[in-house]
Amino acid sequence: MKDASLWLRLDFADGRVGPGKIALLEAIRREGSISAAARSLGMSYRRAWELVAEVNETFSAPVVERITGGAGGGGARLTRLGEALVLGFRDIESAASRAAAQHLRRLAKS
Amino acid sequence: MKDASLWLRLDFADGRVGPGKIALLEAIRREGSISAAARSLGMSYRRAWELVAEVNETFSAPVVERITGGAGGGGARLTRLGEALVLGFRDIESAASRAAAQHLRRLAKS
DNA sequence: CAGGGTTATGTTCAGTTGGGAATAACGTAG
DNA sequence: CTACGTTATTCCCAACTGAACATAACCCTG
Repeated sequence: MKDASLWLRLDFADGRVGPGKIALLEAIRREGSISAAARSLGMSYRRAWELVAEVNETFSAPVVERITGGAGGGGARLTRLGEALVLGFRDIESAASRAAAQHLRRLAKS
Repeated sequence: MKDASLWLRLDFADGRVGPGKIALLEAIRREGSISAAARSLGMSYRRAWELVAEVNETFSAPVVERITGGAGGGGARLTRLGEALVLGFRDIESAASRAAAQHLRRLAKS
């Protein structure tokens, strides 16, 4: 048995957020639009749009702000809450991995 | 936004183990057979059997030992590795939750 | 040597999931 | 007022998932 990695998800009352949605949010922040983010991740625009809709409905305030029409056709960007969510998730992820590391190593020796 | 809970899964080279399979292993340990464990969890025997097969193939040694035929028709029980896997997972889970607790509270205030 | 409860598998079916394509709406730049 | 790239949404379809049902195979007990 090789080494194991940790995969985690946050369960809120109205939805769940895991590495997939977080990666999408990061891609949106980086690319400036849902469609560019989807392309960047090799994901269909439809799928990306659905994920954004889900994560937006998970919280009382929107996580991704969308702009329709305009200069480049529009775009999307993270709200303050969206930034906090991404940072918080990555923090939790690394804290959990650090806390689990020794257990994982011990388990990996079995 | 209410409080959030942590959900985690261990990714090994040849398979993944999350709360579902761990709960099944615990039920098998408690009930003494795959079918009784499945009933106890309201799961189909077919499904439980598949999960056991998966988790067994995830490691080089079996996690669940099966006995076909015999007194009560047979049964199943955890191997030493199975016990270690259950204990290890629960340890990792609580360590991760503990490590993430403050981050979760901070995020929950957003 | 038949009974019984379990392991071990196959088959079928409904529901879900995600992809792909198509189309409308949008609004600023030119 | 046209062009453009994006958001927003619908429809159809393939793949996957798990449930439900149906049998073998197994082997100790009585």
